[in-house]
Amino acid sequence: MRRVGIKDVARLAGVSVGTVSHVLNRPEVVAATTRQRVEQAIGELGFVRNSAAGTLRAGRSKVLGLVVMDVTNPFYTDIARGAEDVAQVNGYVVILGNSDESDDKESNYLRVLQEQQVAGVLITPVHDDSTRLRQLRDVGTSVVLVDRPAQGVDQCSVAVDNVAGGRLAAEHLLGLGHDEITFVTGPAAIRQCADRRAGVKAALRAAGIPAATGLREFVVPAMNTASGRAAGEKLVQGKRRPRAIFCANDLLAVGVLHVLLRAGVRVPEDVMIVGYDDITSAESAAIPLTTVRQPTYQMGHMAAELMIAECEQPQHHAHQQILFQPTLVVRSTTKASPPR
Amino acid sequence: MRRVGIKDVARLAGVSVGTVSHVLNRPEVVAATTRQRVEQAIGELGFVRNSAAGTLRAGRSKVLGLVVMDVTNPFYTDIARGAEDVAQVNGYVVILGNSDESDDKESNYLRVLQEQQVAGVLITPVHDDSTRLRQLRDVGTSVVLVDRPAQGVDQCSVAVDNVAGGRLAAEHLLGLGHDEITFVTGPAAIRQCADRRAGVKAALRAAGIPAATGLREFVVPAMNTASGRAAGEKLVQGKRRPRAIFCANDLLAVGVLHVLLRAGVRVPEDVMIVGYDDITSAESAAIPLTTVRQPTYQMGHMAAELMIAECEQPQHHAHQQILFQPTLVVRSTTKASPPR
DNA sequence: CCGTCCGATTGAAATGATTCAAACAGCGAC
DNA sequence: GTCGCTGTTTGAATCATTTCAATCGGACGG
Repeated sequence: MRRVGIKDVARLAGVSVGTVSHVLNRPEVVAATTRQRVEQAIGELGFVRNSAAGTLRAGRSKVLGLVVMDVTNPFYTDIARGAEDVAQVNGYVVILGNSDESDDKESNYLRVLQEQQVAGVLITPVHDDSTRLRQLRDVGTSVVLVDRPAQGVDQCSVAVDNVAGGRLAAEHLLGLGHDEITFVTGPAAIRQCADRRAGVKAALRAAGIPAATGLREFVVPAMNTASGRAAGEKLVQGKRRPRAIFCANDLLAVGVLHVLLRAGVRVPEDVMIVGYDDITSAESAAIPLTTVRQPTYQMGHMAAELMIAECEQPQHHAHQQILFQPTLVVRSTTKASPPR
Repeated sequence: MRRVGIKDVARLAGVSVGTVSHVLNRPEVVAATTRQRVEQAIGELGFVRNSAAGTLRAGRSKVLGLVVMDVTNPFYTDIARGAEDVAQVNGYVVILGNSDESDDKESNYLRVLQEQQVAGVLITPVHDDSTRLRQLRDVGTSVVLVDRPAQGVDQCSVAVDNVAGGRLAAEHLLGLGHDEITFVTGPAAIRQCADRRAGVKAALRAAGIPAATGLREFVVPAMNTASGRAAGEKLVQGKRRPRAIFCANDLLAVGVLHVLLRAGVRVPEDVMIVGYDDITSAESAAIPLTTVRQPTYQMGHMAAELMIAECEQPQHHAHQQILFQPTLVVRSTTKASPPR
């Protein structure tokens, strides 16, 4: 029942604790025969190292913190998975935290992670400048921003170009002959919404259409299916029915789509719809949804890679601000569906 | 830049390190005035405790390990979220690991978690008896099985009754007048599939229908939408078209549904379909899917609660084997959809 | 044969919070 | 004035590993 420690291994193998430690950490410096003897002893006793002691001495653990808004959101789930995969092959382990868009929860997590002596933190911060986050970097913990472009050049970040994404969606609709786009979006305070909107305006400008006539906006309080339904009701009842709708995310789009179909509107013949995110249900929606896909897994992957590079090679590490490009996935809400 | 430790706080507050530690861990034993002085010093120096030291001394950290097959699967995502929420309010933190159904990855994770001196491990084991898992319990780490009923009474487990779930689905279809059910399922080696199948047979038996005529089975290699499509193709082409289909999970059901609709089959008028899991896209599928819902978040929640109870009150903790009951969610694939 | 050098091994210091027995201060009772 | 009690505070031992300077043993060159 008693924990077997490095000392027990040393005794059994007839060497000093220092040697056992060497076998564990720099096997190349210990003679092959002793190494074997030690490894045998480790196996016999079922020894597993106590990383707490190592962490205490080194001042940092092989743990990464990942703080996202909510893992339940597939966007973050994929990021988490990407980060975890990279961590795993590099011998790191990931502590996952949900901030639920609360500064308090976020701050609390950052404190706990600092207590844990994590090597680094991957985070989608709730707000751009967090005291706790700065403090964390001050004590030498690396931080990589996820889904947020870094302000300065003093840290790494991995984000997706939301302006380009909005532009992609708008250009697609404009290219199909529309000259007015109805943008169903969340509050402008949400950066993603604002950026995607900016993309739409850019596309309109490029097409020579003034925003005043080309952009109709419909702001909903939350970015979920229920809000989408509500928006759909209003749009159906409105006197001037839209022909081209771009929703700031797929959940909104699915909600809108349902209401329109139920009201007898034909999609895409009467109304075209473009979503954003390419969540799994986008493909299996009532009418497969045209949407903008973001390289989510890639983001988590890249973020963790940058982090680990920074941790392991701090001297020759240049901070990078990665900006991924989204892609348009054309399905049946913007073109005739295949004959049934 | 240098780490501020408990010593620095003690010096600034003019007390001993022991007192500072007391302020942190048992504030009630230290006089109010000294406590304030110490708290002030902590604030001024921005001190955060180094939990590695505590872990080293205590032999366990306030960290839980959570090992699931794949967080990307919404089933596990919800479990993770449930567990995380409970951990968070109890001052614990969760290390998340994906085993990808690989014994090696699982075993590797368990070793790393043991190295981290985790207080406990929540796990959906790939196989029922893992050496590493037993070893973990041998060294005194509590283990709670998730989505697996414990074999003995020597550990906690939280699972859902898959037999009941299968039965629920089958009874629903039988109650709608069918006397033959086509069960689209993964390999029988997957316990969930086998259990759900057993539920179907139980329902048939209860209805007095021999399994030989009442149960048609269709085994697919993987439990995803693509497999569902493949199954759908076969079913459509088959000479005797099924009238009632029960799919072992929603992804299969969505795949089958798409193919049927594309082939001009009317759902639910010609064919009824029941899925399993109630994934988010079930509701927004081409035709909202009737399915069996599992209390996933609840499972994670309960698992973490059991774990923490066991960790904090090991003396009066009785191991529990929780079996949650699934519920049937009736939507439009088994009854006439509302008029459009 | 002695000195030197090199690779292998050792032993002990260091890491930072916790905890517990012991010291201490203050106060009331006798 | 002393004893004892209570409520605070202290200081040192403890946890397991890492790391580095020191040591050891052997080989090789002079």
